[in-house]
Order: sequence, then C-alpha cells, then structure tokens
Amino acid sequence: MPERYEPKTFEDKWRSRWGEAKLFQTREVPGKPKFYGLDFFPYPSGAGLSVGHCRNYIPTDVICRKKLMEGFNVLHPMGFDAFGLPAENEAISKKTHPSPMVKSYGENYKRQMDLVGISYDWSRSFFSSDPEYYRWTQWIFELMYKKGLAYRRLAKVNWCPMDKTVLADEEVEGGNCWRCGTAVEKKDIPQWFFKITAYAQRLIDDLDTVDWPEGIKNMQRNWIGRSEGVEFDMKVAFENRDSESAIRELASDSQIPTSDSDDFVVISHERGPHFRVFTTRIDTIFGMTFCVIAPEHPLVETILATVDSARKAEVYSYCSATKEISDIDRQATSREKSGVFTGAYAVNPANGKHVPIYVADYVLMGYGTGAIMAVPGHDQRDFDFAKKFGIEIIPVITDSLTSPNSPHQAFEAKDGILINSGEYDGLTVAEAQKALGEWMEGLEIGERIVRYKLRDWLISRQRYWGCPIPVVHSKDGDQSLVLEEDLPVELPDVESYEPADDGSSPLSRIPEFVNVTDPDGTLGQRETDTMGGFACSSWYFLRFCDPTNSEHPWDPSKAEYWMPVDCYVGGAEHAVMHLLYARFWTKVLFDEGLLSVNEPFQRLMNQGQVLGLTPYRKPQEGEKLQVGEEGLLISFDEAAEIQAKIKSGELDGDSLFYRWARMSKSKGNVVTPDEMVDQYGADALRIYELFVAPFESDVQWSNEGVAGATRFLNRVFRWVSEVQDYYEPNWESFLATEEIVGKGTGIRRAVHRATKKISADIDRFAFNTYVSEMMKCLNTVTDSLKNADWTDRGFILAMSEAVETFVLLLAPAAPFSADELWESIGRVGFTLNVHWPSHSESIAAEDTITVAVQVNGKLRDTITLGADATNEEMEAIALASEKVIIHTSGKQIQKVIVIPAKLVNIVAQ
RNA sequence: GCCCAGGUGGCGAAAUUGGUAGACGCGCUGGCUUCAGGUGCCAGUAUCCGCAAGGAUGUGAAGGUUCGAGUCCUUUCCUGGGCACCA
Repeated sequence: MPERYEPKTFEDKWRSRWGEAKLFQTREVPGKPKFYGLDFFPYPSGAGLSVGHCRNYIPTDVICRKKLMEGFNVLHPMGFDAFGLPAENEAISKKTHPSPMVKSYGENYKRQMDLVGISYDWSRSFFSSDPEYYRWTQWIFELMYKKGLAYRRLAKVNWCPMDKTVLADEEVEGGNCWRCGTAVEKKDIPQWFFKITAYAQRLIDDLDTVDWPEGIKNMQRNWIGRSEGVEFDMKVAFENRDSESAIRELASDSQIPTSDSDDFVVISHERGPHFRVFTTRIDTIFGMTFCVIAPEHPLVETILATVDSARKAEVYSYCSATKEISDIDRQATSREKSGVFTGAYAVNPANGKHVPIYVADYVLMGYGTGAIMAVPGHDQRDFDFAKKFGIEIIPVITDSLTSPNSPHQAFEAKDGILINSGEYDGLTVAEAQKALGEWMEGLEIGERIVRYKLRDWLISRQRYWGCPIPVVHSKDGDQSLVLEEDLPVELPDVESYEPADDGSSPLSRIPEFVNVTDPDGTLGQRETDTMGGFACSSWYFLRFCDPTNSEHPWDPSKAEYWMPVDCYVGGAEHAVMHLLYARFWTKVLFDEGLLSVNEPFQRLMNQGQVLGLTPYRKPQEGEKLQVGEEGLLISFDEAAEIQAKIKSGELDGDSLFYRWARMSKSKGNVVTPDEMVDQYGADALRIYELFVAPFESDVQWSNEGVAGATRFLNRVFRWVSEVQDYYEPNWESFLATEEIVGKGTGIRRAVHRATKKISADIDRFAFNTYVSEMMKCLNTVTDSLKNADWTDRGFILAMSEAVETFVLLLAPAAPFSADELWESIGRVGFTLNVHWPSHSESIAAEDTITVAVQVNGKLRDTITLGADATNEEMEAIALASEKVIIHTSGKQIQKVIVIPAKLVNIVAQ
C-alpha cells in the first residue's frame, strides 16, 4: 500500500474492473426507489471536453453515486445531440461528412468521460442522428401534425445569411444569430412551425410546480410574456367633409352615419373605418391625447385614401422609409422618436374626445394590434413622442408622493388615484381597470384579454444535417404525412450537402430523395427542410427510459417508472430554448396519454462556468476589431513575446491585457481533463472541481488548486497506510458492545459528524462544503495519530471505523481512490455496492459546549461547559467571568439573555 | 427602463432557525527535514494600536428593528446575467 496518492498506479485498473463488472449498468430492482439523474444532452464538438464540461458532469456523478449507495435504482445516461448546425458547420470547414465526424467526436467524449470516472450507463447511449432515434422524432412530429400543433405557413422569418438558414425567435440574440453572431435578415418563406403558443398559459402555470432556479423560471415567464389588458375599438374621424365621399367609395356599405360632432364626420365602427388597440393601462384612457399606428398597419391605406396629396406623400414616404431600417435599429430604445400625423382622428370611447392618429415606428405591427392609445402622462415612450410633436400631456393618475405634472418624464405608477377621469375620479388604478373593462364589455366595444409575447416555434431549417420532416407535398398543393410504417424518412447519404444562398434546402437538390410515389400512386415531392436541432433534444430524456425499443418511442410503463428526471444539470444558457421546448413536448405527450408526467424535469440545477485566462492584444493601426471587443485575441506564445517586449521597453504596458473568458477552442484558453488527469489524476481533478467554489458560481481556472486537491488525497493515503497494520475489520460488531473512552471518542465524533454533514451537503448541492468537511475530518483523525497508542483497543476500533467510513464518504467524489483504499484495507468489491454510511446523533454530539459570553452584544469571553449545562449554570458561570466583571464594573446589569448551549449576553448600563 | 443573481481577508470561500464572522483550501511568512526542491511536516496569517496581555475596527454604503444583524426592513451604490419602443 503506497503512502502517497499515485493515481497512475491504479486508475486504469479500476476503470477496466468497473467496465468488466458492468458496474454502471442501470438496475431496475423491484421495491427500490428510483432516481433519474441527467446532464444536458451535449453536442460532441471536435474540441473535446474541457474542465468546464466536467463542472457539469462531476457533481451529477456525485449525486448519482451517492443515490446508488443509498439503495436507489439509478438511471444516469448520456448520449449525443449530434444533429444540427454546429456539427454541420464543423464538418464543412473540415471538408468531411458530419455523420462519421460526430461519431468519432462522440467516441472521444465518451473516452474523456470514462477518464474522469463518470458513472454513465453507456448501454443506453445513442446519437440523435441515429435513424433508430430520429425515426421517433419524426413520429412525434406526425403526432403534433395530427393534433394541429405542427403547421406550415408563409412567414416573415429570421434568416441568417452566414448559416444560410432560418432561425427560431429564441435563436436570435439582440438581432444576431446565436451561433455565428451575424445580423439576421427578414425573409418571406413558407416554414414549419410548432404551435407552442397554444401551451403558453400552461407553460407559465406549471413553473410553480417544479424545483428550478428562480432566475430560470423568471426568464421563461418573461419570454412567454403574459400581459393582461383591454382590447377595444376606436372610431376614426376625419378632418373635413371632402373625405366623406372618399370613404363612401371605400366602404362596401354606402350608408354613412350622421355626424355626432360639428367639426367631424364620424364613421360608425360597425360600418366604416375603425381600429382596435390593446392596452394594459385602460385606467389611463382619459389621459389619451393621441393614437399611434404602426407603419405597416392596414388602416394607413384607408386613411391615405381620404387625405390631401401633400399629406399622403408625407405619410407614404415615412412608411416606406421605415421599411429600410433594420429591426435591430428600429427597436433600439435610444433612438429618438419619429412619426407623422395621418390627418385622421380617433374617438376616445370614454369621453368622446377626438385625438390625432400618428404613424410611428415605435409601434410594432407584430405585437398586440399594431395600434396603441397614447397616454404621454403615464408612458415614457408616449411622453417622449408628445414632447417632440408638441402634443398635450394630461395627468390622470396621482400619487401623494409624486408630482403628476413632472415635466421631464412620464409617471408610470401602477398604484395611485385617478384624476381628470370624469366619473372614475377617486378610484384606484386597480379599481378603475376593473370598472372600465366591465364598462367596455357591457357596451361591446372592447374586452379584457390576455396576450403573450411568445410566438410559435419555427422548426424548419434549410440545412442538410438534421432530422427530415416526414411530409410529402402532392402536385395539387396538398401535403400529407409519410405513413408511420415507412418511418424513418432517412437522411440520404450524399457527398455534397452545403447550404444554398437562395434559401433552398440541400435536400432539394437530390431527386432520388425528393421524388416519391404516394401510396395511391400519385407523384409527390418530399419536404426538403429538416428540423432544427432543438426538436431532437426535446424528448431524448424519454428515450433513455427505454432506448432500444423498436416498436414504440418508449414503453409507457418504463417512462412512468423513471420520469420525471429527478435532477437535471446543465448550463443556464438554455433557459428559453431547450428547457422551454422540452416542457412543451412533454405536455403534448402527456395530453396524448403517452406520459404520466406533465413536467419533464422536477429539479433543475445550473452549474457555474469555468473561465480560462485569455490574452488579448491592443490593435495596431489599421487593424480592425470585432464588434464588442476591446482587443484582439492572441495565443499565449504571442502574449509571451509581447510581454518580453514590454519588459525591454519596446512596447508599452497597455498593449497587452488578459481577461477571463468562457473556455473555447477559438480563444485558445481550453484546459482539458486529459492534461489534468495526466498531471494530477482524475480524483484530484474531481475533488478540485467540487471544492473550488459553490456549484452555481463561475470559477477562474487555476492549476494550483488542483495541486491542493492532490495534497489532500496524499494525506488520505498516508493516513490509511498508517492505520492499515492495526486495522480491525470487525470494528462494527466490537463497537456495538464495547464502550469507547479516551481518544477514540473524539475520532468517532468527527466521523459521525462528517457523515451527517456530508449526507446533507450532497443533497443540497453543496459540494464545496462536502469536500471541506472531508478535509476537516481528516485533520481531526490525523491529529489524533500523533502520539498514537496502538495498544489502546478503543482507539484502534475508532480508527478502523474512521478509515472505513471515510473511504465510503470519499467514494462519490474520488471513486478511483476510494476503491483502491477499500481494497487496501482488505475489502472486496466496489465502494459503489456498499451501503452509504449512517451516523448516530449521540456519537456525533459534543460532550462539551463552548459558550460565548457577551457584554452588551460584544464578545468578552468564551467558557467551556459540559454539554448538559443548564441555563442557570451558564448564566452563573458567565457572570463570574473575570472579563465580564471588568466590563460591567460601574454598570448596572439590566438583564441576562441565555441561548441554550450557545451564548450568554449580559446587558449592562 | 424592467426582471433575476451577487458584493465577506492577498485569493477561492464558510457561516441549517438572527446568537463566538472568516471554517476549509490557495497564497504568503518563519521554522524543521533534505545534497537539493515546484516534497513532507510544524507554527503564524482580517485590519489598526501594542513587546505582550489586551483594546478598537470590521461582511459595498447610509439608516432602521433587536439584548444581539453578514443574515430581517428601508434607501442607495457597484458587478454579473437575462429581457427590452411588447403598448
């Protein structure tokens, strides 16, 4: 038995023994509780795993290993999200085919995961690009189609000119493609959508039933964007009677109602022009001093037909100018408001007032009705617009603390009292919203409704490397599903699969794929778009329950047993993509009776990122920077050169700087588990990753810390080897009858305390304190090794218990070392098959307590008492303390507060 | 602008319900072991004053509640993340 941690002498041995024993194979032993621990489905990149990935996989592994030891049936699978853009782009750049490429990358991932000792059941693994898997992705698509939840329509969609495909709304970040950062364009193409909007409310409501980080839940709520408000009709009025004839021509019904005002011709809203607006602040309706419609709003055409040619030209040029501005620019909040008066007026239904209708690009056609009532007194955007165009600002909500007439900004208070609002004066905002909503509903000019920002999920991609959409288009324009028995529609194996600039799919260039004969003999053409990668990852966790089923996507009884995922671990970057889609699919499958759960992931945890040190160089003259960058990424070699030049005075110190950045191959800051395992060992890497910071915090990687973990493991090995010769394997039965006195009690106390603390820490994802408790426990037991009396029987028994328990507590974090140590004390088999240690409260309890003694809340003394000391004893001894007497001299003791076993506070004045 | 998550030594951090702030580790300092050390062991390490005993200060800032606040309340500043002319 070595006195040091020498991982190279035993890691390979245990890796192969675990494999031979099929140690990680999922067991479904009847009568045991189940635990499903899952990591996010990774895309196997050519760069391989970094220590950042390990920060995801190691904690999940710790949890799963502990659950196994606690007697659970554990499902801990891993597979690969192989379809999709990143794989295809990587294959194109390497001039290879994605299929063999992702397989070899997946193999490399598996090798690295095994290297680190992650306990995955590889017998359940698959790639999302396997036909046996995507067959069922297509099957679920067909289910969606039959339920009316998958449909195709012409839509203005986000087009990435670099990746040459459309993107879902969730894949656009600040107007740019989430993968390549290119500005997206708008394009009109017929596209496939999933009707996720039908589930908007349930996707919000059921967030209350899952144990997820509050931040992720909020991001989903914001993304779905529920808002409650009132949608109502407004009549349009025109400036002069000349317009009336124009309207008469426009209206299908020539009967023009009479005017209800001397100055205006008013068209009834049933017959003539009218428009609807949506507002969340119906309570401010008396403050409406204008209306705004989006430049794309159909009402613009109607109004233009009625106005003089000069105004017509002005409005028309504004609307066409808007089309030239990109969405990103148009939606920049910093932009100054622009717009133009249309010549028409809207009639406020609440007070009959006529307010001008403007066209302005700050109102978007894509949300609500594309038209708003503008209340500059209580909406900052309307306020800015009113200021610029000199429109009246009427305050209608007041708050005793804030001036409603503030000239610099709108008063957007959500609570307050109504003023200037006729019969509604004096009501609160909430009361007025209810009253006005009911009033409008009574008159049938409006109704209270709920709106969502969420839009349907666009899944078509004009790319090769994805799951084919199992649809055939017939010549007459009909579309039909591929028969279930003909699934999967296999992706053809072709050499050339590059995307096309015109938005056509590469599959459309393959006649053998496109042209098919329908069962009824007619000629049809296959759909050539493929599904975006997120479709494939929306159900993989279900397939893991029954991965080799060739008759069904899964056996419902198996899904019922394993689902939901008890603990799902991955990065926060998927908050509104994968995590929303997977919830949606789960709900659809639940509604179909295929699942017994409504939510797929009961508990979600987001690990922090691992950041690598990244050198940058300030640009020299003529060099261009990427958008948002302050310097140019350089290699560490280049950084070293520049540093030498700075030292010699050739360059100034500002020309180089370092930054912590997410590890990526392109940044050259990746630290791989391979190099860490080689240098320090897998267990040292695991211990360090667990210990370095709280699970959810980002960490700045340093190799020095790994060396610290090695030191800890060294000390563990030295301790066990020292105890080894005296180790009593039957300590448990002896301890049951023999009473331990002296040094042994302290050892036992430390071990039982550690067992208690560690069991709780792992459950609450506090892996850093798990490791620190191991270190503390080790410090205690090795301290008692000094002047050890190996003739003391109690000491030997306690030490034997300590070694064995410690090794088991260590097992989830450092499984290689644990099994090696286990063997070295003569035990047979694997720690994973041994039951997790339990603790005794009475042994863990201290026999003395340290009482803090305060005078007026300041610590003045600490005293040690027997654990059974009463409050009265604590008080008496505290009052007798010399330091207390000094600090209370000349003062009157007002009262004494005693917290049992903790503290005495003497209040003196 | 809105919504989250955070601010604790030189550094990573700890502190179940309000009850001895800084556990555990890294780094650093001194000592021992060593031909040597990127080894191991021992001691020290929040700040300020002091030889020491001891004292004062101290969890971003300012108030408040309390016998007692890192923890609860109010205001505010800063950092990171997300959303954003969404009516």
